[in-house]
Amino acid sequence: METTSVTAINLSLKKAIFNAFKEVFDHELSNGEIALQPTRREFEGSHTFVVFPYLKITRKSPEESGTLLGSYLVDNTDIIKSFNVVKGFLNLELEDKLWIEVFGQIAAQQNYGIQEPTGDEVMVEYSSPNTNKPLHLGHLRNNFLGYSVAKILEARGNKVHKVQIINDRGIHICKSMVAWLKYGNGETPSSAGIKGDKLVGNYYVKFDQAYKAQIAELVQAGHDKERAEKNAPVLLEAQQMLRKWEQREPEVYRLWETMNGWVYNGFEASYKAMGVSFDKLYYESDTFLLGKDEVLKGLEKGIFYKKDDGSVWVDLTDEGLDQKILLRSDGTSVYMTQDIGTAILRFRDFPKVKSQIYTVGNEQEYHFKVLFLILAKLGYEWAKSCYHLSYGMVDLPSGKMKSREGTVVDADDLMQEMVDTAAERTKELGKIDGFTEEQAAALYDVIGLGALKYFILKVDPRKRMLFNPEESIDFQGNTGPFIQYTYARIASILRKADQLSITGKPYKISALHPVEKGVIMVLNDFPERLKLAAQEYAPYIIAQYVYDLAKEYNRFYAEVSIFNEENKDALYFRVAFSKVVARTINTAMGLLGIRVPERM
RNA sequence: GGCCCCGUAGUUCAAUGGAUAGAAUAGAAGUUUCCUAAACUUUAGAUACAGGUUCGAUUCCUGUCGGGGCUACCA
Repeated sequence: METTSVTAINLSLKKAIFNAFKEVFDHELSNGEIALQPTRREFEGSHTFVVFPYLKITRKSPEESGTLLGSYLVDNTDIIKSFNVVKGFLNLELEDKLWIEVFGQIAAQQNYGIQEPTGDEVMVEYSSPNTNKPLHLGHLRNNFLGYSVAKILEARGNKVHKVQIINDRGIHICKSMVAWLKYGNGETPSSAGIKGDKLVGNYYVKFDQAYKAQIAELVQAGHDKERAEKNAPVLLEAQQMLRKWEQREPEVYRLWETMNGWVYNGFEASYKAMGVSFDKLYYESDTFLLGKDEVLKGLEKGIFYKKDDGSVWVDLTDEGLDQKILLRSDGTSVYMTQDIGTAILRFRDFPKVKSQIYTVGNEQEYHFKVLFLILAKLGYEWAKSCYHLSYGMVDLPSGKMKSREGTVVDADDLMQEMVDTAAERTKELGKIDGFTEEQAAALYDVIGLGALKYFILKVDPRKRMLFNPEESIDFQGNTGPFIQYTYARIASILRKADQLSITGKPYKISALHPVEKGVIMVLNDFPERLKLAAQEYAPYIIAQYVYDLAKEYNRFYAEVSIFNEENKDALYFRVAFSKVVARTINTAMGLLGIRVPERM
């Protein structure tokens, strides 16, 4: 159940301000005209009302207007203890009993901030790699982002279908197949002792090398470069293999299945390490024919048109875009054709899905704009609700990752490196006394991946971000391990409290410590931030929240000492308080796909 | 050429049109008889440039300069 306490307070405050305007200035404000914001730390109070926009109504100075409103609120409501006015900012301080009530409500909720199912269904697509190369740093951003967005939407009460489209057909896999037949000598992942995706990726590179060498030869023999690029023998072989594949020639088809199988096994291991999962997989080889049918139907209806050479196009110049090809002159399908088929198939599979979210890099913004327009032209109502969750590239200090220059950061290697670093740091700090080997290994995993996930998710997805592999990711400051550490610290307090048989009873507090209030104000913000994050499909809003909470709590921890404190009320309160913070950190980190350890 | 995104402390990131632009990290100075020092406290440091809109602009508009992306019968 979603908490209503914070919303309830906001509502009654707004209502009180509405009444104040009516009584003091004889003016009825319209709905939505009253906006409250959190008071900045350096001022007294928790809620701030900005009076500048209303000066035309009050016809008094900002200070005078604020003071009149503040006095009315204190005198005529029982929720506001005091107020202060700084320039045009009216800061309101709530009654302590309100905070205590809010705290009690939060404490009573198992999953603070998480909403009951609404019955809505959404689909989130992420990952969707090509099957010719292993996963790299960019895919990590994609997977972490997609998985987290799915969790956030789930927390908002949606039933979420996590899916991906696997680009299993096309010229790229044929290239790897050609190279494997030429140079492979029957090598398999187990015989070579490497992951299947890595093995297939190696042959893709070998193909490229052979291709380049042949082009160079042809150019030296006097051909012009363009023709050499089109007529290099290995390329022709790959193209022939694609045709054979489309005709389902058994030998080619079997090799295709085998090599794709290797890749899938490799990917599966990577996904497991990442901690992400999917509910349903779509394969391009299953959807491209449906896409082709739909394009031909659209052609019949006159939505698309055919050029003299037989290729099929859509004209989007009226929408301010270009013309876009949908079927090649030889009748084969392109990327767009497949995506049309996939989208339609998905809505057939899940008719209750309201909206489909595509987690794909921002270099494909144009592609998705076109895709959604085409789907709308084909008459699909749901096209309007499709959303491209676009994210920026991950740059290296040297610039963009380029496979040609060998600057690609491999996903598996990076994750392993993070776990190794976590192990090193933990051992240095001497924190694993009493751990079994398995427990220690599990802890390194949680910390290393937590650091990596948080590092990536704390950045606004729309922006490109920089990753410097040289400086290994920090474990201090605004990082995943800092938040995990806070959780482990709380868990330690609760163990101690358990020993001393101290249970949490939050209602005995008559006045709140300023630091405690700071933590409660952050706690209170959770439902609002979660709502915002769901709207913007932005995990970084949750990341900011949970960091704020951990930071406030650590300050609290440093300032307040309790276990040698005589005051039993404070003791009870501290324990109850810690439980609530722990629960919230757990929930928020879960939304980011990050686990929290009981000890570290 | 056309379209789109981005320029914030040395560095990596924040800031529904609101107060003195926040954090972290790197730098300087401190804090362990105590429930976890992977912590806490103090300190110095930034909105690319020029206009405009208004009570108020990092945010909205225009232009300049810088960085990136898209604009394939590739996927």
